[in-house]
Amino acid sequence: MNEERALPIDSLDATEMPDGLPRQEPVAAVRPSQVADRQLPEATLSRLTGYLRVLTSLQADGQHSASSGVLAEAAGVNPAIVRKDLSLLGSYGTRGVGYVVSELSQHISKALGLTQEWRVAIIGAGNLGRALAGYGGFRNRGFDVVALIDADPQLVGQRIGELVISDGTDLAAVIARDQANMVVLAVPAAAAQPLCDELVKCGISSILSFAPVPLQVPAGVHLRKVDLATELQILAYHAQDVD
Amino acid sequence: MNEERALPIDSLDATEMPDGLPRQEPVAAVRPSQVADRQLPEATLSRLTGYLRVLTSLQADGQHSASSGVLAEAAGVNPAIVRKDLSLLGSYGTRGVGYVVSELSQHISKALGLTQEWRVAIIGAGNLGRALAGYGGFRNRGFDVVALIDADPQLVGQRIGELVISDGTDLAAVIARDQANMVVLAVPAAAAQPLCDELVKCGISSILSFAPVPLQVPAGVHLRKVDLATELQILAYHAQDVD
DNA sequence: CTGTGTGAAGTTTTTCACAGCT
DNA sequence: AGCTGTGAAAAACTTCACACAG
Repeated sequence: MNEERALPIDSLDATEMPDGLPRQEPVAAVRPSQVADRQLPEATLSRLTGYLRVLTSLQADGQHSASSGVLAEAAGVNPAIVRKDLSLLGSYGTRGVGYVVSELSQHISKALGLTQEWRVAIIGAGNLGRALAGYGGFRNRGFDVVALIDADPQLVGQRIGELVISDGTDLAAVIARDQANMVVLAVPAAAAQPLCDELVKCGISSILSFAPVPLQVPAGVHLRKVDLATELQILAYHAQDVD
Repeated sequence: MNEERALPIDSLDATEMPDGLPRQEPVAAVRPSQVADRQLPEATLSRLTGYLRVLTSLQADGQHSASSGVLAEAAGVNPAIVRKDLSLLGSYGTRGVGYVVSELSQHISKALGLTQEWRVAIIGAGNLGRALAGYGGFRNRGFDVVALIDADPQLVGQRIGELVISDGTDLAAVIARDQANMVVLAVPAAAAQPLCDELVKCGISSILSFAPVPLQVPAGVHLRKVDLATELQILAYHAQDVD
C-alpha cells in the first residue's frame, strides 16, 4: 500500500460553529491521572491532522525520524508550535534527534480518535453528495462511507459507485441499519436545520455540513461547517488590493 | 481516485520561504494615511461573510433594521463581537436602534470586495469539479463560474450544465479567453502543485484548493484550502468522548 | 430607555528563548 | 552539538461593561 499524501499547508480557520450558547464551564473535572489527552485546543487539532499527513509521506519515503523543524516546514508552520502541539500529546520526541515517524504517527492517530471505525452517512445525493460519495480521500483516512441518503424517490435506489441511494424518509432506520456514527450533510440550505434536528434525535453527534446556513445544535453535538462561498469571499477580500 | 506523489520534502522551500524573516507579508509598511479598511482580522473576515448571509435573509424577510443581538443570534456569535466587527468597517449603526439591513449589507459587501466581478475557473472536471460547477451557491453570491477545465481529452468538450469543459493543456489561453481572475482547484493531489505554479504564471492570484496537499505559492498569491478529510478527523476527535 | 461603540479586562494562541537530555 | 520541552513574553482575539447617542 502506497497510499500517500503529502504535507498540509496550513489549513486555517475554517468556519467555526460554536456550540451555540455562551456556556461557561465545559464540564469540569480534569483527569490528572490520565494524560492530558482530552481538550486539545482547536487550533492544535487542525494542525495535528496536517502533521499526520506529513508523517504519512515521510513514512512512505522511508524516513525514520524527523525534527520539529522538518515537520514545521512541511506543514507550513513554526517549529516551536509543532513542539508545543506534540508535547500536548505527551513527550514522544528524543532530544537531539527528533520524533520517530511511525511512532508519532501512531500517537497522533490515537489522540485524534482515528483508531476507531468511523461510519459516515452522506445525506443529500445531489451533485455534491454524489461527488463526496465518490471521493476516495475519506476511505483512505479511515472514514467509511456507509450510506448515501436522499428523500427524493427519483433518486432512491440509484447506484453511485458502490453505494445505492437509501430512502431518507425514514432516516432513523437507515442510520441504524448502516450503523453510521457520523454524518455529512450535503443538502440545500432550507433542508439543513430540520435534518440536523432529526439526526440529533437519531443519536448522531458528529455532523459535517456543507449547507450555507448557520445551524443550531444542542450542546454535545459536534458540528463543523464547510462553506464554499465563504471561502471565495475571503479570497475576494484578500485579492482586492493585489489585483 | 487516489493519486499519489512522492513528496519532495527536501525541496519544499522553493517558492516562498523567507530568508530568515517570520514568513509574513511585510509588504505594507503600515500606511497611517490610508484608510484602515484593509487589514481586517482573519477571524472577523469569516464572521462578516456570515453576517452578510444573515442580512440577506433578513432582507428577504422584509426586515428593515436589526440589532447586534439579532445578528449575533442568527450568526451564532456574541453580540459584542458583532458590534466590534462592524465597527471595524466604520460606524454604520444607529444607537438605540441597530443597523439598517440593506445599508449594512452594502457596506460589508464592499469591504469584502464583492462589488467587483469575480470570474471563477474550476480546474478539474472530476466528480468534485463537476459538482462545484453545478453549485448554485457561487453565482448567487457574485462569483461567476466562467470555465470548467480538464486536461483529459475524453472530458474536453463535454457539456456540464451551461459549461463546456475546456482543454487544460493550454491553461493560459483558457484563463485569458474567459478572463478568469480566481481559480478553484479540484484536481488530484499530484497535479495540484504543478498546476498551481502554472496558474501563478498566468497571473492568477487567488486560488481555492481542494487538493489534500500543501501547496507553495509565492507571496502575493492568495491560497485557501478546503480539506474534507481534515474536517472529519477533527470531528472524530471531538466525538471520541461522546460516543 | 434601548442598543451602539469602545476602552479595559480576560482568554486563547503563538512566538521566543533557553535549560537540559542524548 | 543538536533538538526537545516548556516557562515566560507577546500577540491575537473575545468578552465585559458602561458612557452616551438617538
